Amino acid sequence: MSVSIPAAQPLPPNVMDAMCPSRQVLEHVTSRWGVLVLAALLERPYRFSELRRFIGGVSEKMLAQTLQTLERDGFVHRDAQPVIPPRVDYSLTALGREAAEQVWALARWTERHVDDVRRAQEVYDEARAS
Amino acid sequence: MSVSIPAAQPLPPNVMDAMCPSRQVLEHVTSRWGVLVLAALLERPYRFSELRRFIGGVSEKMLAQTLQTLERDGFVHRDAQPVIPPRVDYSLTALGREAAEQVWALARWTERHVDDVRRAQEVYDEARAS
DNA sequence: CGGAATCCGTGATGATACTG
DNA sequence: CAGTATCATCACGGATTCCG
Repeated sequence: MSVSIPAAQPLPPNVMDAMCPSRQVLEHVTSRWGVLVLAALLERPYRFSELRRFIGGVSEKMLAQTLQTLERDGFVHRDAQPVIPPRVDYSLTALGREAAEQVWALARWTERHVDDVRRAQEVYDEARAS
Repeated sequence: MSVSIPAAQPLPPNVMDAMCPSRQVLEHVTSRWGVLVLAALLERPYRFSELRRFIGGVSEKMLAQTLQTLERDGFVHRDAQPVIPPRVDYSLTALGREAAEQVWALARWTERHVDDVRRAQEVYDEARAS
């Protein structure tokens, strides 16, 4: 005799994701590797392995996944040349360039103020070293 | 006889985190709830539960955690009044306001272009529905 | 070279219950 | 009201292997 289990509705983990599609896009461009990919491509087009070396510390899987997401969103153009060995170039679309500039502006802002933040953190931490 | 295993160095999960402190700050302000908290506080100060209702879908734990992180970074000011029942108001610092404006600019950009992205995604998905 | 597929650990996230 | 503590989960990210 099996017990009838109501099976909690899988549904979206939280409501915002469904309500706010721009949230996903925001998470794509501000994702761990998304920021760095966009920043790199803002400079010039890159090949896959070139990008991997440039960014440093990213696994093949995550780089491929990040690039696919950004390509699907229409931010990155993928140019796969049918040669051997394979050669694939990635570059920004017009839309991607706009996004990259926004993200890059935010990234530069944080870089400029990282010292302010560090000091604030020290004050905060010391105040509760009680 | 046990085999001597070199034991892969635990070390930092990836190099960028250690190399680039601004990455952490960037992740704080662009985190799932960080963006929404900063956006809300850009409008006006909020109390805890008020903020929770306004944002919607955020657990107490995550909201508290997000606010603490942002406070530690010097973006958010926490004003706890010693009354009963407790009343705590959150507002932006000068630094936080700058950060919030940057983040909000990025958020607005994605909102404006979310339709472009949606169309790009449809094209992408259809092209490989092979 | 540029991936795709698989397995797997763990840290982030959320639900619940409790506290001052 | 404004949290903290505890526990369960699950998606993110890494390592490895295989393919065209």
